[in-house]
Amino acid sequence: MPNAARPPAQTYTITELAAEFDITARAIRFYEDVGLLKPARAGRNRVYTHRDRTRLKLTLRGKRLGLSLLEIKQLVDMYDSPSDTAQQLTAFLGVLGEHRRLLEQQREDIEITLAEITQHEERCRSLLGKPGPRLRRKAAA
Amino acid sequence: MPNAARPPAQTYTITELAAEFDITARAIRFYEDVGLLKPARAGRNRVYTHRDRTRLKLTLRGKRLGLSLLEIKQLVDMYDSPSDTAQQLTAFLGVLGEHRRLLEQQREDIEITLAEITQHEERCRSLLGKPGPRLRRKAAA
DNA sequence: GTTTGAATTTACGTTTACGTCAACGTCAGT
DNA sequence: ACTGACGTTGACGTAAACGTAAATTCAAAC
Repeated sequence: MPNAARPPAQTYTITELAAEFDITARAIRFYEDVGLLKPARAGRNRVYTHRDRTRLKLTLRGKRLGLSLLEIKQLVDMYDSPSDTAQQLTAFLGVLGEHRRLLEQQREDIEITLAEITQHEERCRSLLGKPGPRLRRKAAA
Repeated sequence: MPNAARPPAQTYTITELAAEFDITARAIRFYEDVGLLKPARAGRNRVYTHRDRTRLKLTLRGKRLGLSLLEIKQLVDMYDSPSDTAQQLTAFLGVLGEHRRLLEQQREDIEITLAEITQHEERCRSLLGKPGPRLRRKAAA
C-alpha cells in the first residue's frame, strides 16, 4: 500500500512562500543562511517542502514573540530532532521549562498592557462622548 | 496642607536603577538618548524620579514584548501626554486599537506555543518514565 | 535566436541597541 | 594630597537581520 494518506508532497517556490507569509525572498534566503531552512534544489532553484514551510511558520511566530533567529533555531532544531538518551531528554525538558517561563512572563506583560489599554480607551471614549463635564470619575473598574 | 500623601519624592541614581532592573547604566543612558527618559541633574549627575522609573519599567516591558525603542517611545509618550482635542483622541484610539491587535496576536502565538511545549514535555516525560514500551500512543489530547 | 523574467550568488550598506574603551570630573575617606 | 568609587561625555566597535545593487544563469516565450 504505497502512499496511503500523506500530505500531497506539495512543494513551494521561494516567491510563493514569500507571498504567502508577506516577507521578502531575501529574508527566506537569510533564514537558510542561519540554518533555519534547508530546501532541496531543482537544479539551481530552491524547492521547499511542507516541512520547510512549517519551519518557516515557526520561525515567524518566534519572531513575533521577539526571539532572535539563533534562539529560534535552537528551539526548532530541538523540536524536530528526536532526542533519545535520558541526557538529551532531561536537557530538553530544561530548555522547555525555561521557554515556558519566558512565555508566561510575556503573557503576563500582555495582560497588564491590555488592561492599561482598556483604561486608556475608556478615558478617550469618555472624553470624546461627553466633551462638557469636567472632573468626571471613571465609571467602573 | 502641604504634602498630603504623595509618593515620597524618592530619587534614584543610575546605578541603583541599573541594579534594580538588571541592566547596564549604558543602556539607561541610551534610553535617554532616544528620548525615553529625561532625568533631572544634580550638577552633572543624573537624578531619576519615580516617574522616570515608571517609564523605564514600561520600556523594559515593551522590550520583552519585542517592540523597538522607537515604538516604545511613541506609545509611552502618548500614554502620558494628555491629548485633548477630538483629533488627537481619535488618533490615539486608533493607535491603541492597533496595539491591542498586536498584543492579542502575540497572546495567541503564546497560547499555541505553550500548548506545543506541553506536548513536548509530556512526550519527554513519557520517554523518561517508561524507557521500554515502544509505539506508545498519546494518553489524551 | 534572442529577449524577457524569475531565480541565484556575491557583496557591501543600513538600522537598532547597545558594549567597550578612553579621558575626565568629583566627592568621601584617610 | 592621594586614592578609589562612582558618574560623565565622547567616540568607536559590534552583532543581528535583513536591504539593495550588480552581475549571472537559465528556461520559457516570442
